[in-house]
Amino acid sequence: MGISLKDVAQRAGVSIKTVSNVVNGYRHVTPETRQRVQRVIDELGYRPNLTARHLRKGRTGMIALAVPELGNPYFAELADAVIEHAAGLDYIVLLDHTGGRRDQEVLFAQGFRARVIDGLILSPIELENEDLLARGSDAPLVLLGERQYDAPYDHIAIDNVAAARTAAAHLVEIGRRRIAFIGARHGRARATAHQRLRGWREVMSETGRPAGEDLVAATDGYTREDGAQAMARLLDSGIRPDAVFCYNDLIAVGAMRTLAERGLRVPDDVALVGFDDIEEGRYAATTLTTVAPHKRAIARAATDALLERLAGEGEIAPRRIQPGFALVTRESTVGRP
Amino acid sequence: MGISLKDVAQRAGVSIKTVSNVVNGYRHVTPETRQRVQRVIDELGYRPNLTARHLRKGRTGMIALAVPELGNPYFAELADAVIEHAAGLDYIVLLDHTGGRRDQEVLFAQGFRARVIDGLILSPIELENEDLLARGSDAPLVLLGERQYDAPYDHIAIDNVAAARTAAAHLVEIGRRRIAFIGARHGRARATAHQRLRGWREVMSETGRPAGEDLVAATDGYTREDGAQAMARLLDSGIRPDAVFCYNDLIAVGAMRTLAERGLRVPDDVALVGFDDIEEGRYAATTLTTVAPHKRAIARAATDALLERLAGEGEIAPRRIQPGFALVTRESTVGRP
DNA sequence: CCCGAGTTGTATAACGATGTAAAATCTGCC
DNA sequence: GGCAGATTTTACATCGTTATACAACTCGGG
Repeated sequence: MGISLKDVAQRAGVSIKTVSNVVNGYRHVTPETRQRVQRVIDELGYRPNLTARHLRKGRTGMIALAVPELGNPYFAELADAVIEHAAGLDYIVLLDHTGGRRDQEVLFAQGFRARVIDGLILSPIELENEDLLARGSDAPLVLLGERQYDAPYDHIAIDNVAAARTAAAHLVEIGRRRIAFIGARHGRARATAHQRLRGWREVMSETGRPAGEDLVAATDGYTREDGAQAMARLLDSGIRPDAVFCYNDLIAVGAMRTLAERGLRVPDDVALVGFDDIEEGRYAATTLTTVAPHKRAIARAATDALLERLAGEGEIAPRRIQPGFALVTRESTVGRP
Repeated sequence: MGISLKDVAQRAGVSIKTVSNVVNGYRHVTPETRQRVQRVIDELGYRPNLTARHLRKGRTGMIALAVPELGNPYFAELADAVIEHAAGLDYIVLLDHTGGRRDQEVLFAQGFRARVIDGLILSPIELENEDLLARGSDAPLVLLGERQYDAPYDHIAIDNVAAARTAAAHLVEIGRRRIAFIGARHGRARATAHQRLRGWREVMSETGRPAGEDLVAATDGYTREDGAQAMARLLDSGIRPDAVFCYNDLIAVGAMRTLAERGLRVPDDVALVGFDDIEEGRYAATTLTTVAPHKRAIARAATDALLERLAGEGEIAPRRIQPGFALVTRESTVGRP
């Protein structure tokens, strides 16, 4: 098939290893030898066979990034950032999606593709702590996102309670009183949404706002459709919130759509805050106020943490890294200037 | 590191090759031998080392999909579909983005990662015909998307002229007279946008609508931002179209945003048609009429064409495959029911 | 002129799998 | 029992690379 070290070696009249040395920039090679070999390399257009290199080295130079959905712009944008950053460090990123289903997440954590990748960045939704503890694979794993686990793995996530508090506080600040929450998750104490819900609850109670269960809408997933349906249910049940804090921007977009259908104005009748700062929110007919996690910082932290573990011989204690976030106020809360 | 055939062979008291035979389902193995080996495999949790297998076989079992931007939902959704379909055929998909820059596209076409992947599905934007003809790599290549080339590669694309005609005809049908086009591309006869522009021109002239250059807005890229700016330029130049056909949904979303800012109503003042049928358009405050290419069919056709070439010994003549499309009418042209 | 230290280059053995060809074993039948 | 013919199993080479260990060469100093 391709041109191998052997071909180059033969043509240049040196041993295979010498060519390898030139390719790898090994020090002890005479300038003339190096030049001669290099010329042949260029002539033949030699390119190292990564498969063979990886077999020999026991590393593949690939890491996987498994997110719930690529269709969710937040993850697409995050993936972009990870790919970019990893490429700069000579790592290839294999992108995968779990559909947010536990069985898929377990599969990845267990080491699906273990022999193809050196390590994994996983953004779980349904994964349980026990799944992590029962992990068979010993490939480095970095967890991404809001869920909390008691397992010895690096974990990158912004402070979700604080972020949710910021969002809720903003709604209080602009004078809203009946503030709903969309995107809760039934019966999962560790679930992603839990912390954002907690931040909301704290602010509600601190500022004397109602925080009853009737103001909390659970969803199956985190899509626009889920948001639209939840908003509709909320309104149908007779609750008339004057603001909604949504688990993420997609849900907020869905909620906004339902409000438009019902003839309710944003923010005049109902103010909206989302989470993620996806580009879509910046171009909605009513632009979306949102909590913006520092995606680039998250991507960098996750990649660096993983590669550090790949490189590091000694054991490193599992770390918890909290990148920053910022509240971006737009029309869905403060109206058009 | 891991468990190899050798370990299993030793433990089971057979040769390495026999274990390999069991793993690969080779026929001539005694049921008892097979069972004994299988038990040891399960016991030790053996999993084949794909890197080694690939080295030996000369194939990696991976294909790459290179799209302009993962942040563009159309490509994210398409990628989802390709990954899904390829997984069913035991192929792993490596996702990449070119940024729509010619140098990047050339890099991929030339065989960047050639030794890592068996074949490539490329969705080019700026790539020129000469780049393809000068291609060094001999790895199978399938082209995706609207650009047309005279090069011997499979090409998957819907009939863009026909699709554009459908969209334009729809705007005519609802009685619009000054129909603008946003998303043209300066000075590139082969450019992606060219065919959609042509379809628009044809319908305009056939129905006696103006089709002057003042109604055509060029953009640098295909983002929401590009759409917003182009719409603003159009309005600022004194043109007051009563409809706009946008190169894609993202541009349409941007245009819609500008219209909202200027206090113009959709579709009453200006009707809008996009292209791609991204989910975002279904949840905009005013839902977006759009041309919906059959993404799943495209993904399947591209993957199948590539894998067929990978499997096929004999030469196959380059094919041009045209998946279907459909016009989806929503509020941005027909208003709310 | 020889010796040790340092530099440069090579032969060979892995990495973990599969393909080939030959060896070992099992049939059935005379 | 022995032999042809089929079946089952094995030993060994191989894919393209890097690591190891050693051979060859250079150089300065005694």
